[in-house]
Order: sequence, then structure tokens, then C-alpha cells
Amino acid sequence: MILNQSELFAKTTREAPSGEEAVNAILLERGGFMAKNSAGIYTFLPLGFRVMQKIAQIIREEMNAIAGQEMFMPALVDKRYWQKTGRWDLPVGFEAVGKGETTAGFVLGWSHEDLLTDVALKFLNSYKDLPKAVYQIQTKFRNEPRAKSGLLRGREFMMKDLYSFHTSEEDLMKYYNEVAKAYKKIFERCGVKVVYTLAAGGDFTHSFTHEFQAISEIGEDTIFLCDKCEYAENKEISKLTEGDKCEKCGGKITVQKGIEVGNIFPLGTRYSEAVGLKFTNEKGERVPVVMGSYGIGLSRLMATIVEVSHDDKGIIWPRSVAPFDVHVIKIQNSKSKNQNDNQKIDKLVHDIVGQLSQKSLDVLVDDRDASAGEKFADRDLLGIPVSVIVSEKGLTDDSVEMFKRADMQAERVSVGDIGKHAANI
RNA sequence: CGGGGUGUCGUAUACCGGCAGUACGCCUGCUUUGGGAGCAGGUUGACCCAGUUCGAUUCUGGGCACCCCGACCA
Repeated sequence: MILNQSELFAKTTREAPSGEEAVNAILLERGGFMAKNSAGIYTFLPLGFRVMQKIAQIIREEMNAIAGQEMFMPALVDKRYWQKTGRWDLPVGFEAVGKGETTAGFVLGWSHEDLLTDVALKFLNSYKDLPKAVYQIQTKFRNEPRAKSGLLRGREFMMKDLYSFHTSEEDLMKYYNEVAKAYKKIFERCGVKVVYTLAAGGDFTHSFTHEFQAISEIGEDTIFLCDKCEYAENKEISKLTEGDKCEKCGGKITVQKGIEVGNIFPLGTRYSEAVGLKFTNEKGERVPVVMGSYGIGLSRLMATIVEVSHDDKGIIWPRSVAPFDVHVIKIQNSKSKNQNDNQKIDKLVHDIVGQLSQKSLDVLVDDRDASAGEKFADRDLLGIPVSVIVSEKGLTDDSVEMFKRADMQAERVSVGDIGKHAANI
């Protein structure tokens, strides 16, 4: 995909939005990745939505690799499903009341165990039907008492939720560990280092669960982490203290702040028993299906990437989730004076874009009529991994500058070699 | 939900019980073009409701919104 920056729907802004303190909110809003509508509610603009789609694609690949099947469930979830599982009265949800109605018949889905377990009644009847795993990527709604920190805690946010169905606890735990591995891959591919943390299950389950915590000062969770073997526990369930000796390896326990970017829950039979989801086993007995559920907040993950990968100039996107692969910066002189040079620059840009698109790279071309300084400032803010600066400096020898956002290093390369360099981008 | 803070153009601020001003931004044009360039012109604002008052952006009360801390975090 090739896009001229002059045609982009959103623009960058010079100033930070009033009131915002969270780095992810400031940089994503300034860069035109998103626009704020209410506390914890954002519009994803074209650039931001591209990042979201990149993250979604990585998640899809890893979910599909562990036999997850993608589907899509409704956001409006009928009251009766929540009543069956006893979750209607929880304060988490936004109730949906039709105009002219006095009582709510629906809740905006904040998780989908209740509904999905009911759907599964129709299809999961025998041990031969198990195991199964389905997932969706969908907007979730939660009535957060305190939305905050940009995309880190929203009232409406994008989430991937995976659910698995099994014949036994053993089979569930086997899959649970597979999911854990897949999650690690996802976060790794997104450039986020996570710590696998033992935690509590909240309203989902009474058993232990695991969280994937990205270490960051802005994180809301406190975890105790061994500095040697990386064993970790969430403070909410931990009996550890800072300075303790790790029971696993003898290392030292440290205290860290973490952003919970993913979690996995062994649900057991809580929902299947509530809904009556049973299967017939090899002996002909009807027994409850054993379930697990597994979440990743895509929008929170996007914010986390910004939190852990930025500098004072802007975002530094990992290649895997960057909205574009290459940012071509065109710097031209006054049109009236150097018409000839400008035509040459245009031609160089055209050549470069052609070469890059042949390599299937997504290219954003800064063709705006703006000063060089402004373009550089925006380039740094947008944080596309590699930029190619085309200016009159390269007219004598058909060269351009290749700039890497991560280390801010630049080198001059010949236009003819762009294709070669693109392979290494 | 408890506590704290803030509400004046997009941002930062000023003034004032009597026509709301400045800077930057933004838009248009011309000149510029390797780190947010210059000139000229233009654009945009008192969170809402009630009360006091001849008159309220200003004073009083209520509400709402946003930010931060805590609780919550399924």
C-alpha cells in the first residue's frame, strides 16, 4: 500500500492534548493515530487502525496455529445468558435499554463465556466433538469506575478472547500451556517483553490464573519477580516480599510495576455446569465440559508498545506493528526557482516507491508542502521504522538517505540499491 | 465509589459585574525548504442549568465533563 501523507484523513499536532499525562495518549493523539471522544473511549484513525490490524493479524496467526477458529459474537448479549451464569448483577457491564423501554434486556458484552457456552450446547455433545477452541476479536465494553491512562484502561476497547472446551482437566491444562506459549510468541512479535505471572481469577474463576505482565512504571499491577529465573506472582495473591529468596532458584525477589496485556483462565466446569453444557464420554456418561478462556487486549497492547518503545521525539514502532514499513520524506526547493531539480526529486521518489512496493512494502510518502524541519519532526513522532529522505543533496549521484528510527542513524545509499536495502528493512 | 485538581479559541494564558485580549497553532496566498522558516490576510472561545443583578464569563448554588491518587480491575 502506498499513501501520500497529504491525503491522510488525520494530521499531526504540535501540542499535546490538554490534560493527558500518559505517554501513549499524548503520542498517539499527537500523531493522529487516534482521537479522544470520552474518557476511555477513542476513535482509531487510519494510522492507528493500521497498527491495530497489524496486531490483530499477529494474534490471528498464533491463534490459528493452536487450532483456534475465528468467529464473531454479538456485542448485545441478552440478559438470560447472564442470569444463567449468575453474572447479570455484576457491576461490570453497561446495560442496554431500548428507547421507550424501562428495563434493560441486554448488556453490552464485556466477556463471552455466558453466551458462547450456550451456543456450544448445540454442537458439543460427545467426547468425539472435543477438544475445540474458538476466538474472536471484538469490541468489549466495561463500566470502568475510573478509565485512565489513554488506551491502558478504557471503557470500550478491542479484545481478542479465546475459549476452549475439553473432556478433562488434564486436556485443558495441556491446551492452557499451549496458549501460554502462543501468547509469549505474540508479545515477542509485537516487541513487548512480558513476565508470566501467577495471579487470581477475579469474577471468572476461583482457581489460579496467569497474567502476561509488561514491566512498565505506568502499569497498575504490582508483581513480585525473581531477578534470576523470572518466576513472578501478582501482589494480589502473593505471599512474597521484596528481597525474599526465590523458592524456585534461590534468586532475589524484586518488586515491579506491570501492565497486564494478557491473561489466561482455567475455568473448569463453572460455566458448563451453570449452562448445562455436558458431553457423553466413552462410558456413555453425561459429564460437564471443561473450559478455559484466554484474553488479550489489543488496544491495551498497542498502548503498551508505545509506553515501552518511544523517546522524547515520538513513537518507535517495531517493524511488525508499524502502520507503514517505510516513510519516504520528500524535501524540495522552491518550485519557481528549481523546477528542474524538483522534477528530478519527484522522479527519484517515484523510482523508490516503485522499488519498495515491488517488495510488497507499505509506504507512506510525505509529499506535503511543509518545511524540512516539520517533516522530520513528524517523521520522528509517527515512528515508522525506516525512512528514506529524498532531497537535492542526492541529485548529483542519485543517492538518498536511509534513516532508522530506532537508533536515529542515517546512511547515504544509491537509489539503485534501495531494493536491496529494502530486503533488510 | 472516596479524595484532590481543572474547566476562557486547538494549546498556553490575560483581563473584567458593562463590546473577551494576546501568543503560538490552524486556514489562504506569496516567498521559503536538511530539524517545527518569513511576510500578509483570515479563522476559532467563556462546560451546562438555576439564583443574585439593570446587566454574570466574572458572585452564589447545583449539575456535568476531564485529569491525577486511592478503592475496584471480572
